[in-house]
Amino acid sequence: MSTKSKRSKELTKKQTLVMDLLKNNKVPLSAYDILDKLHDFGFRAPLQVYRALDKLIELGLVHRLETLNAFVACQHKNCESNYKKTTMFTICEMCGNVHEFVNTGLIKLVKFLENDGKFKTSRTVVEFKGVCSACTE
Amino acid sequence: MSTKSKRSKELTKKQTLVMDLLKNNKVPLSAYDILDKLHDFGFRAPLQVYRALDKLIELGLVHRLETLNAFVACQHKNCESNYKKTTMFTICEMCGNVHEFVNTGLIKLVKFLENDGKFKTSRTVVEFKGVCSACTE
DNA sequence: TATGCTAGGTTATAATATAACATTATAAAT
DNA sequence: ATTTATAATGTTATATTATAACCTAGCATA
Repeated sequence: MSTKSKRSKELTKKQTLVMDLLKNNKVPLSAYDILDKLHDFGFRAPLQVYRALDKLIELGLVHRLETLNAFVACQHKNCESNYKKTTMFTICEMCGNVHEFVNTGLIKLVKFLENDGKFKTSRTVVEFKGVCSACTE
Repeated sequence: MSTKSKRSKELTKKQTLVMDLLKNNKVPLSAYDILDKLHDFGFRAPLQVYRALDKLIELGLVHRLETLNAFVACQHKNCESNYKKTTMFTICEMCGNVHEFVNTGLIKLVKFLENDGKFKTSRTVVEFKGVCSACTE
């Protein structure tokens, strides 16, 4: 048990480097953006980045934006909760900023589909592309 | 006017080939799947496929599934309507089948964000990954 | 010590998508 | 009929994103 809890709480050096980089960036970064920025910290190959990202995503600390092939730090405390599976994003196509939010309607819809025996959802991908309020003015 | 309506109704040969292929496939096809299958019909380079797909997507006849990097024929009459921008998908990770549907809650959410001045959505991407009822049994 | 598990290193390659530039087809306008 | 504008096509090369395969090291515990 000490092992497990240790593993789930403590990130490795490489994982921490990627996490900190994403936390310090408001806009999403691609895996290759990360590779470039962390080259001097020992990242030499894409796989090193993808492996760190896989772990961070599994922990709910990072989300992948499918429409951008890019990654952002979770904007909640953590998405360790079930929200990990039902979080939503607005993505501004002008400034690149991303806002993460939760919507109860989505959660209900997922539950409805499952209770109805129609579909058992393991992960939702919800991304709204458009223009944010700052860029509209 | 005859031009415009003609252009929006009549597909070119290449566009028709791609459209028919997608209509005859229940599961999504990648651009390179399409390239392979249509090689003998004159498709020699990826760009030829992507150009046909771009047009079909613009017309609302085809949708791109972001989590699969693949394409499916629209399952409505056509998504020429606004649904083109707010359609949703379940994607079975066992059998690969895809189901397209519309949800008024999503449409309301998009309108709410816009009326509230928060975000002007031009396109939504909503994909539920999981297991369909047929594969659960 | 042996075993198993997670992480890390490295090279090569697969899979997806676009840039750039030249040519052709089509329909509308003159 | 000729010009013009637009959309479509052809072709080569290249950019971007992601994974396979194989090997090594650290670390916890049976």
